Amino acid sequence: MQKSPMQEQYIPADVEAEAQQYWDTEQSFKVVEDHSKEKFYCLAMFPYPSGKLHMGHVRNYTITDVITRYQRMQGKNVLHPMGWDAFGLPAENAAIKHNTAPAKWTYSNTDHMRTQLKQLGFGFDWSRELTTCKPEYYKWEQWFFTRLFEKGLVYKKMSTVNWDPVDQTVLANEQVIDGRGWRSGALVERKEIPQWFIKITAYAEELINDLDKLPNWPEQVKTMQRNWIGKSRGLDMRFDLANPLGEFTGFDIYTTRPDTLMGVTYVSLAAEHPIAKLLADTNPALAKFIADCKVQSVAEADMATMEKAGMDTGIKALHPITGEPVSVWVANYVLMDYGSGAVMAVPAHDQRDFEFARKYGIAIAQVISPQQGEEIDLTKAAFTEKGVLINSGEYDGLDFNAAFDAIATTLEMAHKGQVKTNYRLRDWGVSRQRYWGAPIPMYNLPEGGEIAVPAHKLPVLLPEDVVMNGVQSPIKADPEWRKEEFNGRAVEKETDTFDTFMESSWYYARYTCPNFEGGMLDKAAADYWLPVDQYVGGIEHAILHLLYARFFHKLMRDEGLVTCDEPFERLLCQGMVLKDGTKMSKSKGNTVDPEELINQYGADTVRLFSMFAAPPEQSMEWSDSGVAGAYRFLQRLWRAVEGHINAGKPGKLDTANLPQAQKDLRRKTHETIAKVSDDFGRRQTFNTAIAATMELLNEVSKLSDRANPQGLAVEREALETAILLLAPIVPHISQSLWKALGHKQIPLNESWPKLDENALTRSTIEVVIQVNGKVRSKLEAAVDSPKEILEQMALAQENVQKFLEGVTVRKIIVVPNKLVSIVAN
RNA sequence: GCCCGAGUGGUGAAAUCGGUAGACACAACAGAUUUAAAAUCUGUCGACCAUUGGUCAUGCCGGUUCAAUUCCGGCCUCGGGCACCA
Repeated sequence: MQKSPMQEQYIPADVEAEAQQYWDTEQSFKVVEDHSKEKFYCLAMFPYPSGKLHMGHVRNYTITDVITRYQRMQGKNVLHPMGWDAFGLPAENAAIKHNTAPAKWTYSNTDHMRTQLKQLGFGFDWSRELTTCKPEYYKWEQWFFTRLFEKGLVYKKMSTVNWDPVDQTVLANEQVIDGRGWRSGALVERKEIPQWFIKITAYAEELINDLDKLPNWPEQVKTMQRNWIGKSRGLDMRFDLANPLGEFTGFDIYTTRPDTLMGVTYVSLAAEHPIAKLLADTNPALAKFIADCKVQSVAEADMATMEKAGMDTGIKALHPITGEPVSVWVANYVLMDYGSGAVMAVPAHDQRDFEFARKYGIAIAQVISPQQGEEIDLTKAAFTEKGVLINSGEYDGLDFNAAFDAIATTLEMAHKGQVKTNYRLRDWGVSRQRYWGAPIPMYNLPEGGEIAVPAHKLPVLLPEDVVMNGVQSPIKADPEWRKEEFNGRAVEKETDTFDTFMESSWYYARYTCPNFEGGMLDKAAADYWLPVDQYVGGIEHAILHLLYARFFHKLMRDEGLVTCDEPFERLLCQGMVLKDGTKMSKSKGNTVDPEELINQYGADTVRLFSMFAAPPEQSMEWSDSGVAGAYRFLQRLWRAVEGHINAGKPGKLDTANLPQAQKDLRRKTHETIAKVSDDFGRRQTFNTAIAATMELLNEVSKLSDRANPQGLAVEREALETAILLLAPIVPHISQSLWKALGHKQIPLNESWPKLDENALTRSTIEVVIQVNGKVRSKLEAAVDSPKEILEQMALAQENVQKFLEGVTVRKIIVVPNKLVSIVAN
């Protein structure tokens, strides 16, 4: 008796260890530039090394691994790298909690998580692994920052932070809970400190325009970025003070609604506005109000939802057209960091101004009436739509555009205003007062001012062996660290570190040449691999990370480091992983540990379930029984192949002379190739690809005929197809089964199954018959039957006739090969 | 508050360009197998009425259309982001 060439039982641990060892020994995923092949760069957002992998990681990297292996089977030279976004706040917290150093904690986490990633069978090129907290990485980030400084794209200015007055420390928004510091419980204050900024606003126009060069990005992400950048056309205008105040004769405001200018009944200044500060010197009540304004977080969501409050300063500003005096208020909702820190207020036509005016009894003056002359009720809400001007003197009767132009012209002639394109986008503040980040490479000079650290002094090293006291950064606490000599005189190193978005803004480029010592990027490698062909990550990064990375890419381009305009050709934003309807998180205690699942079912089952449960962009509901179901499917697949092998040798496939059932199975096989190829390549809906392959296997058990060599040949074609189609998703079991079927190569190195168009042909097709929009019958018709024939066949159906009794057929719509819709009454 | 999404059986979902709502699974139930259980295999499975068949049903209200889960308008609920979490 011939011995079965494969294990009778599916034992994932054995299958997976063998496959992983093979890939490791063969270095299956190590790639180099090869101009003879089409390249494909597939990238997952790199993880923050928080300790161990969570299901969100598993989902993310399974998606990129599936795409990687699929593209590889398309014959491409595929780069799929992995690394660690290693700087960040959690390391400092963990260091305090566990009485260790952030570096030590971080490296131990990356070691553990690397092992986990390997257990999941992800095909990463580990020779390119990078860790952002290592000097050989952040050195080039520091160098690049000094280049930007020299180009005038970096500047220092006062900016607002959350200040914990008890701990005497700056807090992240996340560390402010209900307006209080998370450790001290003290009421958080806004405080202005000098910080470094990069001029992202200088690239606002390009960042908005180039979104049109990204057809393979989700519309939703592009819309969010467009709105975030917030291009608007408006008017900058000057309000003079009725009586000059010290050095101030007036202030500037910006508005996108100059058509409402004649309805201005007051103006508001930010609490930090210099005029407000000056007035506070002689007005104790105002000083108190301003102090109260400062006790709150800087987060925009908090600003927008808090109770609006204001105080009349008593001084007047002059309306730029009428010269009439209007009250100047200080209001808590006007932020100094946005625009000029002053806004004009039109209560009749702006809802926030309306509410403010009602609260403080300020006049509400209607100057816009609806286009069609409808009634509006200004006692209930502001009328914020555009319309026709009234009560606006010479501008009465003008519509928005005409009024905009007329008022702009008046102000321009009077030198009191001008048309301006504005962006909501603000410059990128990169200073952090924390320890665990890349030191900002600047020297503070004793006489004031700063210079960039020269290239030969880079990197500015962050000491790793430190003790965290929970309050001050170790490099700020150490009076020695900052001491430095430059050109024979004493200077002080900057003790602030970079925002961690800096590291994640260019790592994708460094992966092309992670060990290059001659510069930030090796141009040849970067030009070969970039742009990233497929980027995959969480939707929560839709704005900040993706915008900063796009910005950085353009900065690198203008430095001559890269050639293309955009870093990410195609973007896929995966949804969250939920359990019991809410996000999986430690605090909710509903996490599922991938490691336990791997031990129980193996990596292939975990990968299969996370791809099958939902399409990638959608949030995915975790289900333990669903995982068990995925495992059962793999067992069925294993048994099907085993049974097939034991049934004997298949003959040579003679496609022309097959019985109907075998023709049907072949058609299903090739329909599945078409469907899965489309799902992997174009639609990226891996769940439906899996469902289609399951259908194929169901058909195999229904239709296959193991009694003769032709039947076995058709079955073999179906099974081999299924194995190759599943290989990107469940690579370990596929590799074992492929080997068992006698193949020398592993599926990864095989070509993707080829579609046989001839196998798809069918003679009849089901056509649906509707009467007045409801399905009344179905019939089998010859493929491509002419309309007249289909009409006749439809009308002849018994159940159709029943519904046509006593009514007249008015119209018949025929969709060839699909349906006949009869309208009758 | 502002910007962007999502809502379909008991559950996860499918329906790709406006053309059969519920593919593929999970759970449940029934049967086969088994001394028994597990495993496996087979069948049923949106609700309601009924004999073939019918009525209702894709968060809610309305519209366009022969035809709407799909397009348009208005709501409701949930989620993501809001610049120092990453």
